[in-house]
This record gives sequence, C-alpha cells and structure tokens, in this order.
Amino acid sequence: MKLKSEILTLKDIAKALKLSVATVSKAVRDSHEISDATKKLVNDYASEHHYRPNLMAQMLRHKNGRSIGVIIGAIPNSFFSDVLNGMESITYQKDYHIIITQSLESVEREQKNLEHLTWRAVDGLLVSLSAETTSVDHFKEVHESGIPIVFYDRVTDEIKTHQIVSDNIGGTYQGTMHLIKNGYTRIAHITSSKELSITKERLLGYEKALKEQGIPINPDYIKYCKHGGKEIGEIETAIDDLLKMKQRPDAIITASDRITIGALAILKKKKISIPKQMAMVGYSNFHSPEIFNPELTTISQAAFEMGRAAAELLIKLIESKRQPAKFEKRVLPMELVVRESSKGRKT
Amino acid sequence: MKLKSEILTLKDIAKALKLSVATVSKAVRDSHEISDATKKLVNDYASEHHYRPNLMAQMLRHKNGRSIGVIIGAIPNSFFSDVLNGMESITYQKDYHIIITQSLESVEREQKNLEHLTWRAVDGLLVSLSAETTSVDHFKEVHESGIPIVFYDRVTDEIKTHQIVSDNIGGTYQGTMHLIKNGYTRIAHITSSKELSITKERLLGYEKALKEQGIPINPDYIKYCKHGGKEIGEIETAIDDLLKMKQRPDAIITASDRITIGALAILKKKKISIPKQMAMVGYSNFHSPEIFNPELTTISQAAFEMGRAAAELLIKLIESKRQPAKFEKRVLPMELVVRESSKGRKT
DNA sequence: CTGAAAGCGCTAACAA
DNA sequence: TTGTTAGCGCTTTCAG
Repeated sequence: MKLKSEILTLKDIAKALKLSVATVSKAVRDSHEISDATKKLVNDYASEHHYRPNLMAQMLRHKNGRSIGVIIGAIPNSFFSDVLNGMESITYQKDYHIIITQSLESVEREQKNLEHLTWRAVDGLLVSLSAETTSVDHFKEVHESGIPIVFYDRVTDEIKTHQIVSDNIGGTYQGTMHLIKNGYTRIAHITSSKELSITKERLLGYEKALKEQGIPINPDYIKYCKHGGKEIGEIETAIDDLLKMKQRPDAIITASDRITIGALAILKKKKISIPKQMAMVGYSNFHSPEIFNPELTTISQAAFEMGRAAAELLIKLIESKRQPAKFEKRVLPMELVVRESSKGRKT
Repeated sequence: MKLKSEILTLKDIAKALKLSVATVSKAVRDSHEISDATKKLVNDYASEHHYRPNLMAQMLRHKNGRSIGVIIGAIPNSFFSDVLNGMESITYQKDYHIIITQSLESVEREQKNLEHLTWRAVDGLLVSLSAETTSVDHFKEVHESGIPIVFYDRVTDEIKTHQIVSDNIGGTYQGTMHLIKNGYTRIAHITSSKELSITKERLLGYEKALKEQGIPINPDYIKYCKHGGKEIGEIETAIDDLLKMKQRPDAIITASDRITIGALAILKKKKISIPKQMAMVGYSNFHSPEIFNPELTTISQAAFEMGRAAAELLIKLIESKRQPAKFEKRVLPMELVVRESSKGRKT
C-alpha cells in the first residue's frame, strides 16, 4: 500500500543516488550534458520508484500549465459534445487538458467563465460566443493580455486570430435549394439571435437560394430566437406566428439543434403533419436522426473535425513563440442529408 | 492594453507599499495578525491593480489544485453529458474544475486516464467503470494512495467509498412489469457487459418481474454486449439471434442509450414494426424521445442529479480531514415513461 | 503587529 | 560532465 507521502521528488532521488538535484533533473529530462551512465542510473531508479515530476512545480517555473479553457454553449447538446470530443482527441494526445465551461447562451456566464479560466491560468482559450453576446470586449481584454484564443462556430472578426467555422452559407443554401427543388416556395427560417455570426451566414445562404430562384424574400418568414431557443417559448411563438399567417409557409428551415428539436416537438403537438402540411429541414448533429418521426432531413456540421482543428490551431499558437504571419479562417463543409421530412410534394 | 508581464505578484505589492511580502500575503488573506490599516492599504492597492494570487504557487504549497478528475464513458452520450452537467453545476459554484476523460468503454483507456489524472494531481476522482473493466486494481492503488474517489452509475463494492447509483433493479422491474401487463410474455433483454454492476442489477429487476408473474426465464432471451454496444455488430448479432428463435420474443428491453438507439435502428432496417411485431422499452436519457419513430417508452435515470450528488460527496470527502464514519450508497429513482413503442397488444 | 527566512519541487545560469 | 546557487510566487514559522 503506497501512501501519498511516498511520492518521490528529485531531491529524494538525488539523496538516494548521492547526486545533486540539478543533475537528476537534467538526467530525467535526458539532457545532453549528462553522461549516459548517470542517465541510466537515474532513470532506472526513477522508473523503479515510479517517479513523476510534480506538475505544479513545473508549472510554477514555466508559467505553462498545459491547460486549455473551453467555452461552449452547453454540454448536453449533440453539436457541442461532438466538438468537445474532437478537442479532447487532440488534447489527449498532446497532453493538454481542457477545462470546460458552459455559457448556456448567457453573456453573464460567459464573462464569469472567462474570469475563472484566466484565473486558472489557462494557456489558451477555445471559444464559441453565446447567443446573447453582443460585445466581445471581455475577450479582447484577455486576448490583448497575451492569451491566445481560437474561435470556433460562433466567431467574431473583431479579434484577430484563427477561426474555425462551418460553411453556414452553403449549408442553408443547399437546404433551401433542396426544398425549392421539391416544390416548396414559402420557406420560413427559424434561427438564433441576430448578432451571431452563424445566424447572419445562415440567413445569407437562405436568401441567396431564394434570390437565385426568383422567389421573393418575405421578412415575416424569418424568425429570430434571441436566446437561441433556450426558452421553448421563443420557438413556440415563432411557429405560432408562422402558422397564423394568411400566406402560411409550407416549409421551415431551423438553424440549430435546439431549435430543430423544439420545432419538431411543437409541430407534433399541434398535429401538423410533416412533410404534408409543413416540410422541415433542420440544422442538427444528432447521432441517429433516422429514428426520428418522421426521419428528419438534416444539415449537419463537421463538429468533431471542428473541435480537432480548433484545438490543433490553438496548441500551435500556444507553443510557438511568435505570432503567425497571418491568421487562418478554416471553413468546414456542411452536409445535407435528405430524409423524409422534406419529401417532395409532387414526388 | 495590459500585458501578461504586468501581472501583479505579492512582491510587487510589497515593494510598492514598502511592506514585506509576508505582511502582504497575510493582509490579502485577511489574517488576524495584521492591523486594519495595513489591510485596507494592501487590499485597496490589490484590487485597484487587479491582483490575483498565482494559483500554481498556491497549489505547489498546498498540494491542492481544486481540481477533480472525471472518468465517463463518452462525452457524446446523453446520459453522460447530463451527468457531467450535474457535476459541473456543483464544481462551478465550489470553484473546482473538472478534468474530463473518456474511457470509451475500454479498460486500457481507463487506466491511461487514471494515470493522466493522478499525474495532474487531481484532488479527487469521479468514476464510472468502463464496460470492459473486470479488475479494479488500478483504482484500488490510487485510492489507497490517498486520493478520494466517488463511484457513480457503474460502481464496484471492492473499494470502500461513496456510491451513487440508479435504482436499476426497480427500473427494469417496472419496465418488464409494464410489458407483461400489456400482454407481452416473451421478453428479451439486451444488455451491456456481464461484469458491470448496472448489468447485474438490471438483469435482477428483469428476472424479478418475470418470476413474480410466473413467466419462466429463458436464458436465450438475455443477450450481453461485451463492449456495451460500442460495436454495432454486437447489437445486430444479438437481435439476429433473437429473431431467428422459434420462440421469437415479442418485446425487448434494452439496457443503455447506445444499445437502445442501435436496436431501434436495426429493427427499423429490418422492417420489424414496433410495437406490432416487437415491443420496445429502452433505457435512455434522450432529451426528446417523443420525436422518435415510434415514440419510445423509456426508463430514464436521474442523470443530472447523479452528477450533482457525486460531485457533492466527493468535494465533502476532499475537504474533510478525516474519513467519514461510514460511506453512503445513494440510490436515485428511475423513471418509466410509457409511450407508443410498448403499446398493449389488446388495447 | 510586522518582517526575515525557509521551503514547496523544479529549472537554469553559471562554476567547478 | 556534474554541482552550486538562485529563484518561480506563495505560505508559514519564528523573531523582532
């Protein structure tokens, strides 16, 4: 039975081997200025006694804790959990660890998290803006203080750094085109808060498709959820409004996991049959949308890849001394998977 | 624009105020041996200049990093992400942070994670065993070395500590009874690996219900997935076997999120209609099972609460000097929600 | 009430 | 090639 107190330090090894602490330190780190004989001696002893360098002491010296702060919307959300998983796949192998905080779409929490993370002295930040965030000053401040940041998914151009995003324009464009091709013309769009980068881009794709097909854009068909659908009421109101219109839409494109699920549940409750009375295409990263009722046509993001890429770029930023010549804006492809919920009217 | 180098240390404050570092240290920590005047002086200066104690230095002294290591099955899993969320709700307010590692149902990864976490010098561990874990010696070792552990969901009795579990027996019992009451008698059970505590308990509930109702237990109706359904093939084989039987089951109870989803997808692929040809009751923590096809009758765990409770107990363990008189085994209620997939034959 | 000094475990500059 | 020394930022005796 090993006790905590048995944990070995360099000093212990030095004493046992009648060497200096410095020598031992260099030996375990395989420094060139140590003879092979001594190295072997030290390392044998070290591994035999399960020596593990004290992380905190190392941190204290290096001011580098091999830790990364992450801000996500919410953990129980299939998109974010995939992103997280992607990040973890990189940090796991690079021996970093991630400290996860949830914004829950609130600026307030976002700010608190940021404080917490900087206090924790993270080496870098991976952030996706909350739906309620309008100013990014708090991020500017920490960024200027020298902590590298990589933004993913919901990004801002106000801070000069890497960004990983999905092809939001393309995603909604594809989805909208698909609906149009299938005979739908009164297409509504229920989306997140106006300020978000993804909202703007997704809207752009929607408008682009309509324009291309000569369909007028009806602003009343575009519904924003200020809190990103956090409150189910937002979604319900949006749908109610749409349903009440004289020119009731015949299809909806929803712009996030949460809104998609919410909308589906509400339509079901209202006994609106899909796609007969209302076709649906939803942004979603569910793992098994085929077991939905009805099977949902989805636009899905390369979430895992997004997490991977963001973590990779951030670690590069952390480990390189100088700023890179220029920052990258990586755009990941969206995937439209056609299923039953958008079945053509005529087909 | 603040630079990283501008970060204040006690020494800086001491110099600026012409005090000793020790005095300043005590002042910021509100020690009784410092005069109010000096305290005010120091604290005013400190807050004005945004002084933040260096965490790593504090850790180095205290050997307490206010961090908790978590081992979960997988992040993108609705049960675990809810658990995580519950943990986070506690650690967030108590100013701990969690380091999340995924076992992905592999012992190997579980062991690696454990190493990583102890190296990170976490103050405690929150663990759910992987489906492949048969021996818990690796946990014993770290537990005996003095690191407190709380097990949740998939637990072991071999280590004397707190446990938070669901009422697994009751859950499957309820589910099975429900099926029997609805006219199903040939009920199969597709479950995880034999060794897991939850597997055993869930099986117990299943058997108890059958016995009570005088229905013989058919061992061929019980299918294990050694890897917890990680490989879809496991589930497919199980279902194939069941379907091939002369006495083909008329209902299935699945024992985890993953297996439930997998089974649903496979049955759908095979065009087995639910509940007509096969009724289904599934363990699941999906957030919106009502939008499934068909709506799924679920047995769901109090996942968030489980995370909360586990984190709470662990922190208590960490912060109390002595071992508690006795360890708690907290059992959380399961909830059976009846939906379409188990609709009665006669009704 | 305040301060000097030692030390947590490790690294790095410099000497030997 | 090895050892000495100083110090990262903080806390904690122990003197003053």
